[in-house]
Amino acid sequence: MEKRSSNRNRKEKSDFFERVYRVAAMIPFGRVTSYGAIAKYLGAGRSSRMVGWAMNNSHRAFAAGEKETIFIPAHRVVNRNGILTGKHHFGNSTTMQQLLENEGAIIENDRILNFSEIFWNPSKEL
DNA sequence: AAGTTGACGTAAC
DNA sequence: TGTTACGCCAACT
Repeated sequence: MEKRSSNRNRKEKSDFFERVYRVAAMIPFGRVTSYGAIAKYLGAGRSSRMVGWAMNNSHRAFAAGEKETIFIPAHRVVNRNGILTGKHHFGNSTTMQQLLENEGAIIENDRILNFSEIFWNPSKEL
């Protein structure tokens, strides 16, 4: 029995993060999803926070076994309200919004108006 | 080493 | 309908 919790046992990186990266990378162009949706797809349930954390580390994300960094379209991942909660992590607060608008999303006041239209559910469509 | 925080979400009040 | 509390697990201090 090995300790899989506590103390970063990054022996092979957490399965969670690994999956999060993959799912996030699968988000189609012009579509968006939520942290919860990804967490749910992973069977994480409520651990949607980890998804966000994974994104935070996505800048140095490595897939298990892969030696190349994966581009994580973090701008396509928003909270369940369709609000760009992580916009502040893109360096410039406008970057995330601009990227999404460039993909056809309609954003106003940091919120995706057509969120329900472009929402991409991994559990459903994957 | 232990406690706190964190790109969230759901339930309860 | 807005706010408060809690859970989840890893990273950070």
